[in-house]
Amino acid sequence: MPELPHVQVFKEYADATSLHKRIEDVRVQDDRPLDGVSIPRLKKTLRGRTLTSSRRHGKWLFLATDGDPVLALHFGMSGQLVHTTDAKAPDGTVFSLRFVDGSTLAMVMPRMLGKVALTEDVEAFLEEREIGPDALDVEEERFVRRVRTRSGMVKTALMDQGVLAGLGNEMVDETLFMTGLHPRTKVDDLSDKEIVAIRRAAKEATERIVEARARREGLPESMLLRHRGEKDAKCPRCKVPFDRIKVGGRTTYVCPEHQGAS
DNA sequence: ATATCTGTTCCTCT
DNA sequence: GAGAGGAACAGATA
Repeated sequence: MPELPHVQVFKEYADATSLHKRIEDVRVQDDRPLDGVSIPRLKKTLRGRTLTSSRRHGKWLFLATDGDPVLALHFGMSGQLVHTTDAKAPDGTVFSLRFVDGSTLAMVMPRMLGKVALTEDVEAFLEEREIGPDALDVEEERFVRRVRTRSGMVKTALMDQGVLAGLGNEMVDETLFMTGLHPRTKVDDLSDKEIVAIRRAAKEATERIVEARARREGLPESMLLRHRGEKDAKCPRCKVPFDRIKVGGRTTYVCPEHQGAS
């Protein structure tokens, strides 16, 4: 799941379940996602600390404690946070934090494609990794300017985390569906007005997804995402089957009726 | 057994 | 150099 809205849900989940709790024990079940941090250092950094705040930027979630380095999490293709009232960690857990109240927060990521890192400086971290401004936290004019740093297909530009952070395959399909634009449209062929509409659509889609707590069944019928993955998915607006094409190497849903031609 | 999948990075070709 | 496509990473699921 993890695109911007999902990570936003994880952030709110972490805040609700784990903020202001002292970490009694840290366990690392699988060290493959650890990026530039050893198991001992991760444990030393977190044990005895209290989670004080969280911040999302794009698809990254940063968890700060009352100690020094900040924990940086990327959920890859399959990651999520799971809080339990006992000490058991689910299958596919990367690491888990046991709090003094006996509850556990686990990063569960079966496919292990995400990242666990530490950083002293979140801004520097984002810069090093060439992560652009958060897609929802950037003002209109800059959003347009960022998209215009690319001249190829609009879907590729929007999925590029260096252009804008947070939009992935599904979010981009949803925003282009909402704005009636074909994913293969060249950025140079878009008006500023159309790019602004994409920004508004991304905000709206995110709100709906967060409201649904990232559950597909909780989404309005009118959204593409509600139908994505169904066998004979039809455009809820035009009632015609979606085209499934490849754009930027990713499966892309397009309504042949209202999303024009490329 | 084969194909697909919400992300990212690296490689090749144009 | 920029853009596009493919492969690889890993594991679950159809």
